[in-house]
Amino acid sequence: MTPETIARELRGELMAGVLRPGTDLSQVELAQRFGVSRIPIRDALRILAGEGLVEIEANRGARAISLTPDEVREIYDLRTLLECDCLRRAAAAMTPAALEEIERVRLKSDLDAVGAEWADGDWAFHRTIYQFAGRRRQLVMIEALRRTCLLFVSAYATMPTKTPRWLGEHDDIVRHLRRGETEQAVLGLKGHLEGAATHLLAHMMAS
Amino acid sequence: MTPETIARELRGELMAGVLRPGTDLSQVELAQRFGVSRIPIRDALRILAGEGLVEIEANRGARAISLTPDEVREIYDLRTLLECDCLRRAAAAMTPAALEEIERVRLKSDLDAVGAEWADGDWAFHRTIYQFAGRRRQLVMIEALRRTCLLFVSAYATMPTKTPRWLGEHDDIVRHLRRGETEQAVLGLKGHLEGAATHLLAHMMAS
DNA sequence: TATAGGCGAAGTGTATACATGTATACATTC
DNA sequence: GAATGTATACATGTATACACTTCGCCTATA
Repeated sequence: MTPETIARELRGELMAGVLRPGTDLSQVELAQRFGVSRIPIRDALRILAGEGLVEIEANRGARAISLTPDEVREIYDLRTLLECDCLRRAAAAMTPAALEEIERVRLKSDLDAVGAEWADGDWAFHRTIYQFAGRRRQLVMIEALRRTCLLFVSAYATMPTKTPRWLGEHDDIVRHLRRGETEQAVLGLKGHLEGAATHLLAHMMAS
Repeated sequence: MTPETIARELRGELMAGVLRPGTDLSQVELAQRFGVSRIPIRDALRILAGEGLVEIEANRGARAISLTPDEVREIYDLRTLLECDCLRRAAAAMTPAALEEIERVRLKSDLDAVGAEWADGDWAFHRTIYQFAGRRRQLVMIEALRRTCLLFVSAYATMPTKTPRWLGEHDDIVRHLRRGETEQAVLGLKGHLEGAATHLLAHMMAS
């Protein structure tokens, strides 16, 4: 039960919607639950705070973050900016072998698409493409932004019905990449992200 | 002596080049120096790790980060991406009052330009512009990237000679903003950042 | 009745003590 | 002589105990 293990566990619960946005994360409570003292819990909470999933206020404890619609809008704009740039760089470094791997991951994520693991497959697909850009920090930043959004996607909506359409959009991106139509692929990604943002914002407004 | 205070102090030393990249940050040593136990030191190190200024390895302690030229290149590309977007959004929201404030900060930063506070004035100018974009998270991300770079700017070079030229570039950006020539201003900023990247990379190679 | 002030409980923050892991130097073996 | 095993010193990780802050609740007073 290291702080990293605890952080991973809590991260999973935050992203699965078990711990809803705004929830107070009591040190004593978590310490009892994980069977450790409060010190490793504090470390775990600091790790999550560094990732932006948790807010720590001195003498007042930690709580799961809560976002306003404006912040969600900003995060999706940032993702669009960073992910489209990453896609362009990846497209410039594309090889037949790379395209093959991307297509393999796409098919696999297609199988994962049913059920709660939907988001994992989706991200596996995008990450596989982005990796070929060779931008480690950029990928870390994208991943952090994505996690923050996912917190709310999971909490507010499970998006089961949208799956088929999304997978079609994945297919479009791969097809454009294969043909070397970089800007077409970027447009596809932009629409993909915009659709997610619209969907999430609508759910936030409704609840 | 709260963890936040300690983190701020260490951040300052990291950015001033007192603590060189790669330096080991011993918990006991820092605890003695700040006159506290190791617990708040650990918290401070976690905060800095969250900001990307420090790397923590389990059971092996913390050290000031060290960047490769490739990483510096990536960071400047990210800054260009995020800052140019921020500038465009700010330009779209520009008002006479905003322009006046920007010009006031520019003149003030002109005075600060001599000496070690050069970087503070430079950032004050850019931040003043970016604020009008109303993008809090984006600004935080830019600030984090900028800090990471500054770590190496301070450590490897003090950039005293470049000051006059840089201030001229600031003036150019303001002038284009005033005339509503957004893309010209963006080009100015791009050149500004590219100049800094080139300068820093050259110094890294030389040392 | 409304409000200001002050207990008191609950939770976080920190210091001390102890447990655990890592590195260095030396001894041992092939 | 090189490589591996081992012991010791040192740094980090964690638990317990105590100090401090915060916030709710109660009481006294206008």
